[in-house]
Amino acid sequence: MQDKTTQATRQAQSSNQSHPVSADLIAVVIAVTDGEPRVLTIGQARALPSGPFELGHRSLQSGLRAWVERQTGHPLGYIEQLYTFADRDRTGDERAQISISYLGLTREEQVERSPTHGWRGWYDYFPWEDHRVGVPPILDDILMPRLLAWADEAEDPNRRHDRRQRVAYSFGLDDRDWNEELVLQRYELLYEAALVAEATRGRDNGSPPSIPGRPMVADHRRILATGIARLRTKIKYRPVVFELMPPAFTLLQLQRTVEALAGRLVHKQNFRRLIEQQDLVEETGETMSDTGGRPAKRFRFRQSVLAERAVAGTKLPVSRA
Amino acid sequence: MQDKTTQATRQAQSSNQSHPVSADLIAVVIAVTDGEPRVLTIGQARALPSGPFELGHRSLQSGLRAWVERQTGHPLGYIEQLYTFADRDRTGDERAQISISYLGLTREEQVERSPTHGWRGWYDYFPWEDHRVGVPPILDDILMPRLLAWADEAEDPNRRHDRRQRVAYSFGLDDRDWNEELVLQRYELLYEAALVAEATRGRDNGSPPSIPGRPMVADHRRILATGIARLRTKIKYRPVVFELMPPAFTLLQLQRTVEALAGRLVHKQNFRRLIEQQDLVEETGETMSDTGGRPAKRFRFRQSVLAERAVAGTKLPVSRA
DNA sequence: CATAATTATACTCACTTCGAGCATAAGGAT
DNA sequence: ATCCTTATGCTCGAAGTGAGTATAATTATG
Repeated sequence: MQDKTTQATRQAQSSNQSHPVSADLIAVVIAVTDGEPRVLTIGQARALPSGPFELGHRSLQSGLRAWVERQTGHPLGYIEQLYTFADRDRTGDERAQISISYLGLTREEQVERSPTHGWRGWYDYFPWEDHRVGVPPILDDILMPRLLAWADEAEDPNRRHDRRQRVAYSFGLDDRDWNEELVLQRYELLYEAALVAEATRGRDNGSPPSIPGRPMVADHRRILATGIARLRTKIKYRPVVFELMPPAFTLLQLQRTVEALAGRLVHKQNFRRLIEQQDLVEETGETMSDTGGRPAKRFRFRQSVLAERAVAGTKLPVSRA
Repeated sequence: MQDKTTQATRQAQSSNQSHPVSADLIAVVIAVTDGEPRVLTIGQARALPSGPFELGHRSLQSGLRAWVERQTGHPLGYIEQLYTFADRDRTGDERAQISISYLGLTREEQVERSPTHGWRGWYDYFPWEDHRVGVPPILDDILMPRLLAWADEAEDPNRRHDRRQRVAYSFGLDDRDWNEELVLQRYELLYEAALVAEATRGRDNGSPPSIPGRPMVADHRRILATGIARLRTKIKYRPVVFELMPPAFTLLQLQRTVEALAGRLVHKQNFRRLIEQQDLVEETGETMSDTGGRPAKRFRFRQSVLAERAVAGTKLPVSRA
């Protein structure tokens, strides 16, 4: 018995006997420019920056930074881990593939252009996610009818009910509100219903009816959906928006950034109240008078809040209008 | 240029050229028995169940389930990913080591005993985290003085201030409230201050002054801290507590479970109000009359809530008393 | 130069949420 | 019968939050 426990302990500590796998690092890097959230891409905007984790890398994070810099020239600031998953159905070799994805946030100014990589508005990939100017027509005209048809396709009545319920929940049907955080759930439903190009790839279904939303390589669009969902959730309880802002900004610029991310509008006065009463920002003293109208005070993020307390984010005072 | 993009795309799709790594799966499996949160351990309660990810595993999750079942005989129910990290300073071979950790929740009844594995109260590992019967004496008597001493040790005054601030924030000094979610931050501070056994392991500092909290192998205690933190956060916005409950329970039993996890007491009447107004449970019709007092109605979790809507969890109506 | 248009900013109001506490109900123990 | 203990119902006040009104300070326009 003593043998057994020590063996278990050793096994828990290191596992050199295990089969080798290869590990890929994948980055979802976000910036907001001109009121549009954008994602850093390579390969004709069809892939996320990524590369294998190598022995030379000091850590997963530094490996990721290295790859993104090598492929796009972009240094990364804030990054956080998204999700790790294993793929078996990749290439035929006898090695499992593990992918570790990260979310990175960077500032507007650092955006630049290039032929090999570039920034792409994330609503190009998820046109049904932008509700800032109302419900996108794509939803009512194309997606909802097809989703409901797909739900009704199921033989089993329980299954049919389950599908309808999931569609209703994810897309805010009936009396339910649209929940901007359910980006991944929506993408997966569309995938399941074969309403995104990635779902029919490899099968010979002929070309499926033209489907909105730019597809990506492998499961990169799913990873992007995961990143967007995480960001939309996180801005509500952590002050991460500021990673995307220039050093000084007006409250409206901040609001527009939040709206771009959330894909919905917020109530202006309440938004200001929220930001101010949480002491997230301080005035720089300057004002901005660009867009015609009363000049706005400029603010900067109070870096000290990060250390001071359990900071909340931007609670998104939603506007139903 | 066309070459460059295709190359980048190919690279993003698969990376067979990458150095092989080995991947370990590590499980933090939690149950609550007799009002105590417990974690499933192996190796004399010094290690978490874990094992290498192998080719035979259909997915990371199924690999994890297989290992936990093999090492402890325990089937897993609910599991979710915690974090992935890379270790270089393990054994000397030229292969990087990646660890993927998971949080698993299981029911009380499935708990059993064995010599090779077992359930251990998680406060054995983190005695400073249990505030149900007031602030643990260990904190005021031992940890806080040492932490503050450690903060003052720093040469650089900025560094000193930073350390003090982190201690104050993580441990709720001054006017700040104790935040039960900061389990990981607290453990890491204690580690940094060399107040946990793991921090001095391998160095020949002689034996450090006796330190509260049972240590674990490698970084398993840190992983456990991550799991506890995740769970304490998650019960507030998702109805995951029910994964830990028997099929039928009284509201007090539910409350005790939440309290066990959170490490703090909640206001009874408000707790009931919260659970009931969210329609999380429904009466079974039976009552329980065991602990002396008016018999309590028994409830069961309404499984349908999971599908119905964006369910909130247990908002923890804290009691300051 | 007066007026309109536009954005900034201050305040009010109704309603909900939430921490606390009081009060009553329904069992068992003595 | 009385007390102790837990269950359960209800109220109150403070704080938070969605919405809307009102005023201020600019630029654009006629």
